[in-house]
Amino acid sequence: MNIKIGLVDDHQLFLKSLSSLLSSIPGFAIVVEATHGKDLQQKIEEGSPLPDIMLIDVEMPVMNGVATARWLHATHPSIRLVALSMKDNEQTVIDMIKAGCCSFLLKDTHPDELELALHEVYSKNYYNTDINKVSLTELLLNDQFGMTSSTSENERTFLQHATSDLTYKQIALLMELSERTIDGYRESLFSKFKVQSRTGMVLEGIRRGLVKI
Amino acid sequence: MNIKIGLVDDHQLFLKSLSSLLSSIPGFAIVVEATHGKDLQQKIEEGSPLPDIMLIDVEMPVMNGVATARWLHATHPSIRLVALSMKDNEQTVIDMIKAGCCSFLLKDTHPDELELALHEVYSKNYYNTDINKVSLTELLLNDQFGMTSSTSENERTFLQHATSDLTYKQIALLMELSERTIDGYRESLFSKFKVQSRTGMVLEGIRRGLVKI
DNA sequence: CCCGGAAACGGGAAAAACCCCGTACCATAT
DNA sequence: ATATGGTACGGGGTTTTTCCCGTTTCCGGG
Repeated sequence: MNIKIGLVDDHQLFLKSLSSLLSSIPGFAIVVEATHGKDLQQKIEEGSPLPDIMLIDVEMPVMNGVATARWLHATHPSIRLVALSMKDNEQTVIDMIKAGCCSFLLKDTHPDELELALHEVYSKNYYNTDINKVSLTELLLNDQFGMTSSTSENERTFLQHATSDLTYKQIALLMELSERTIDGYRESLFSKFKVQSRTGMVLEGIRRGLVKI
Repeated sequence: MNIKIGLVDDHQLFLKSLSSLLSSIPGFAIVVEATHGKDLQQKIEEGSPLPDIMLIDVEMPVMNGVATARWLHATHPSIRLVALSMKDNEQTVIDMIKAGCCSFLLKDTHPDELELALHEVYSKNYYNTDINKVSLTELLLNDQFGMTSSTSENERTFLQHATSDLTYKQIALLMELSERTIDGYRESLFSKFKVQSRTGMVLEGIRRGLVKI
């Protein structure tokens, strides 16, 4: 009996390539492919076959990896989720694990390791690479003590505007808010991100995937 | 006779997957794979078979896409070069085209388009997607009027340090230079990037791939 | 040898960013 | 009804950034 695999990745070329690669390995069968979370939702609601393991890209438009993982974990808890990402940013790892993923793999891992990971996940329900094996529990511990501070809608739109060459005054005009209010968002994000400069804030926003550049 | 393809991409999974995908299409044969420019140089100097078309990822460690394309174009001008990238940032497109690439494809293009592109490049020596077809000549024209202003070694290390939460004073201490000198680098990059804030400078540095985050 | 252009450096002023102090409003909980 | 917490806002002060005005040093070309 083949292990049924599902793929979600916005990069068509990667999606189809990985599909081709996995199909060529005996013991695996691709049963569903999607380019983002909403696409996957639709396909599954239309009666697409359910996989044993779903490989989920973290960075996606429309509906990102975290939201997709959360939805899948809630509606189809029997499917094992594996996160796939370019960068191994701490917060992203935490978010995906918390969203229900039992493994986190980088896109530059060797195919052999992916194969191993899929088998482990299928039989043991988890798989950690050497890289984050040590720090993973530590990360989750840190996370308990309020490391995850969610950002508000307003803070995120401010952050998006701040990720530019504009001054705060110009941003205040754009958002039709007082400069003081803007300053409040800035201060709030500074403490949440543990930074003390606009540059640091913007970079952290990029790392957490809260803004697009 | 199969079209011989070479691949350079730092993401092992993507590299192997794409290799698998292309191998499965009749008419194509993968003759060389590498994870970055230096790796490719080594393999070719050790007598690896030369491809007809080389697919080059833009974002890579050790030796990036631009440097790799330039080197290949200089040493093996008969190989057609095709750039592969996640983002279609204007400057990157210009740089890759100037480095000798005859096509620029996004990683989320459909495999069918990749196949078409490879055939076109093989027979006609060029291929443009609909997206950048219109603007490409325009981009190259703009570029002639001094849009490309190269950055110095010192400016790039300063830029890397500026891509952080540090103040200029701290950067001056780090680089063991006067604050005024740092200010000179800043001013120089501001005019080259056409920005008026540190945030804008850092973002442009990221867009041009001059710094890693 | 002198000259021009670049890179490193310096002083100082204006603007922006940063960081305190506070008030007012509004919804919700006790 | 009063308390609490979150959001929008304001005054005003310090630090950092930005942008002027320069000088010195070095280095290759006429």
